[in-house]
This record gives sequence, C-alpha cells and structure tokens, in this order.
Amino acid sequence: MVRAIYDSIYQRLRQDILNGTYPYQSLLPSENTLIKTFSCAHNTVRKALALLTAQGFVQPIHGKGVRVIYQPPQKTLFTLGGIETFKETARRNHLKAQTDVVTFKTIRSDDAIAEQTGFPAGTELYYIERIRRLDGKALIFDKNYFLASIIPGLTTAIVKNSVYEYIEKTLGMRITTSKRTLTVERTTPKDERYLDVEGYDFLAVVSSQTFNSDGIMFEYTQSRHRPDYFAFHSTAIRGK
Amino acid sequence: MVRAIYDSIYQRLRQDILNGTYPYQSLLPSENTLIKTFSCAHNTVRKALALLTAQGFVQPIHGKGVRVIYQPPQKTLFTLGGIETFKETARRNHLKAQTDVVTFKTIRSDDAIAEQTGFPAGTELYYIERIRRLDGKALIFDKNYFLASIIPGLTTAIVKNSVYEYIEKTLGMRITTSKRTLTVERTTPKDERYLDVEGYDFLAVVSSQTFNSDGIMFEYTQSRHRPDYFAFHSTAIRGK
DNA sequence: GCCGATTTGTCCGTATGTATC
DNA sequence: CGATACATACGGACAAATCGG
Repeated sequence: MVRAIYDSIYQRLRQDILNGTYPYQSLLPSENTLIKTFSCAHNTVRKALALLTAQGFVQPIHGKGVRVIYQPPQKTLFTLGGIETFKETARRNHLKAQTDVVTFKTIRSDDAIAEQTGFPAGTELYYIERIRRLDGKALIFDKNYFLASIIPGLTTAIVKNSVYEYIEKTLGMRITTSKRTLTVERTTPKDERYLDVEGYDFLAVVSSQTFNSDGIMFEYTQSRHRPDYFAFHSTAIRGK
Repeated sequence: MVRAIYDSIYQRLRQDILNGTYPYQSLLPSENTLIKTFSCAHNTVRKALALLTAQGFVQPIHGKGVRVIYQPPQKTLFTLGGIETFKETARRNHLKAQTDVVTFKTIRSDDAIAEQTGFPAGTELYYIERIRRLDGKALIFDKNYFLASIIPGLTTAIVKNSVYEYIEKTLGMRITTSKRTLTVERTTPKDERYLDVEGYDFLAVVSSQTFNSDGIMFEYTQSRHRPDYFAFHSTAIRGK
C-alpha cells in the first residue's frame, strides 16, 4: 500500500509533534519551507496541515504561522477518542486484556431495536454481549449488533479475539466513519451481574454507529464503562 | 464579511441535508454536477465536500458517489458536540435559561491549578463559578478560568449573560479550537449545595481547553452536568 | 472478462487575496 | 511599505474504483 504524499507529510509532522521536535506553542516550518523539504506543491502541504488541524494538533494563524497546540496527556489512564480497538487500547496502556463472550446469536431486528440502533426492522443481525477485562477486572460491558449481510461468518472465536481485525484483515473491509453518543446511565442488574462495579451505581455509556467505506452502517455498539477507568477525548473546531 | 465560495457550497449542501432534500443513504450530485451548479473549480467543490465529511454528514465512496450518512437525532434532549454557548443550547431546546454567578474573582495560578488547567503557574486568571438553570432546575455547575491578559474587563454582568458573546462581539476575538475531555465523577458536597442533584450521585464532567485564532489557550472550563440532561455527540473518521 | 463512461482521489503550477510584522 | 506567511481559487492532468454493456 503506497501512501499518498500528503499522508506521509502528515504522518511525519504528527510524529515530530508527538516526539517533541515541535513543542507546544511553537510554530511549524512555513508552508514554503515544507514545500521545499518535501518537494511538492502548495496544495499538498496544505492538505497535510488541514489534517493536523482537524485532529487538534495545530492551529494555523493567518499571516503568522502554524502553531502547535498539542500537549501530551498528563494523567495517563484508559482513554478513547479516535477509532481504536479494545486490544489496541489495552496495549497502549500496557494492560493485559481479556474478553469473555456471554451472548452470541443471530436475531432479526424488531421495532424496538430499529429505534435504538438505526437498523431497519426485519434486518438480520448478529447480537453479541462481551465483557472486557483489564488486568482481570471486568470493567466494560459491550453489546454489539452487526449487520449479518455485510459481516458474514462470525464465530465465537473471532468475537473473543477482535471483530475489527476480522473485518479489516480477513474481509478486507475498511472502517471509516464512526458516530458516537456519550451518556451517563445508572447500572442495571445485568451490569452488576457481569461487571466488577465495586459500588459504582453509574456508568459511562458510549453508543456508536460505524460505517464502512461504502457508507453503509454495519455496526451498532453500546459500551458501558466503569467511570474510574474511563475518559473520552474530543476536539471541536469552530466553523471555518 | 464575504463568505468564501467553498463555504457557501458547504452551507448550502448542509442545509439541503438537514431539510431532507438529500436524505439518509442517498447520493449527493456528482462533483461534476456541483461544479456546473456553482460555477467553480473541482478543488473548490472538493473542499466543501471535505468539510461535510469531517462533520459526519457524508461519506464519499470512490468511483461511486458521495453518500449522505446524516440522520436527524431521534431523542431530542440536551446535547452538545460542537462549540456552542449555553444560551444557544437552551434556545435550540426551547428552554428558559438562567445563570447564577456564585464566584467571581481574579487569582494567580499555582502549581495545582497549572497541573489541572494547563495555564503556567503564576498566570493571572479570572476564576468564575456559575450555576446553569434550565426551566428553573439547577443542572450544570460551571467552573471557568480565563486568561486575564487576553480577556480584559470581565464583569459579573458579562459573566451572567454570556462570556462568549463578550469575547466574540465586544473584543472581536475568534474562538477556534476546543479540546475536551469527558469523564464521569462522583458528586461533591459543593455540587450538592448548588445543584438540584435529586439523588444523582454521579455527574458527567466536561473539561475543555479553548484556543483563540492565535493558538493561545485563553480558557479552561469544567462543566458538571446532571446525567439525565446530558448527552455528548462526536464523529470520528479513520485516518486513511 | 474487457472496455468505456462516470465518479472520486491525488497532485501540480499559478495567481491573487489578506493578515502579520 | 515591503517581505513573509497563510487562504482561496482556478484549470489541467492522471490515477483508481465502480458500473453497465
């Protein structure tokens, strides 16, 4: 897979921001300099910078330069914000990850499920419930609905490992957009049965719809997190 | 203020998606068509489409078209996700908003504040605590730190109305990037004193750093929300 | 399976506008 | 005012994916 030029520029600048070459509040080399460094056109550099801006790494200042606004996270705990696998998250935090599958079946969506997930009623779905353990503690309760017509051949073994790995590596499907809603909800009896709630009576709940590169929603997931291991990061950019 | 061409195309398409002209799962007119419609260059149309993609409205499909993946929110309640003032949010939900200022003072940041907010120790700051009421109920507890050197002349009157209005209209400063972290925390005695917690012992806590168009962080805010009036929306796009 | 039309994706070079210093 | 730097826009070229005949 050959990377696009703008992408390699983006990756390079991103790395240099992360490793401190361009520290917080410093200015990146000017667009003109970058053009010479990477021997490419103006627009190509700008596309890379637009990406960095959208991800919250830099803030361009008209007539002045491009300022780095990324700061390394101070408290290092379990966080999420991009599109990341549970396994990836665990590895990033040097924690031992384990997944228990408690439910695995195919269902047909009814009106209630359609209302909640956005899948039309009558659609054939996989329904999966999993418990995510970090260092042995049951911290996250996941409910997944997968579109059976798009994700064929799911097995408990796959589900226990990583569904995303199966989707991307085996099926060769690309995951692109993910829309999320975050709420705070009271623990249910089911939560208490499966999770080590340890006195917590509220959970952080992330509901997400995931789309593939055809713009088809193929997954609806609800992840219920124990609050003390949860943080969610997001960057918003005003208009322009 | 004259809008850029790409921006007017973006606004127009966005409107047409919101009002149902281009419904969920439909395809937008092709880039070629849009070029003719708006009498502009390829790249200009593409910039508008890139914006729509980044905001989660559409998903382009190589060789096929640009698919609309926006769905109107089903449960209409208090939500946030973009950069929006409290007043704007209240108006959108047809609720009567009221703000009580409980603390308003200037302080100098110490090590503890620096650690939490990201302002260097020794910086002069405004510190404000406010209670946000919707339809009379005290639902949100806000703590703000503003950089005094950047936001001069704050008064309780301004703070009771809208600080952002003051910043944008009176000072003429542009707010651009906002970085947020979302956590779930136990209510404190202070929360219980000021908010109508009604038995809720956990709150949704949004911490945000706001940057102006010079890339200077001028605000750190912590908003503590009662769970039943809180939802947070976010769109993530996988790298490429 | 191939070809050609359509459509999105990447890149270039140039020109002009506008903000900062 | 001039030099520098980011912002917008144009037009052209070619690549890559999709789809129908």
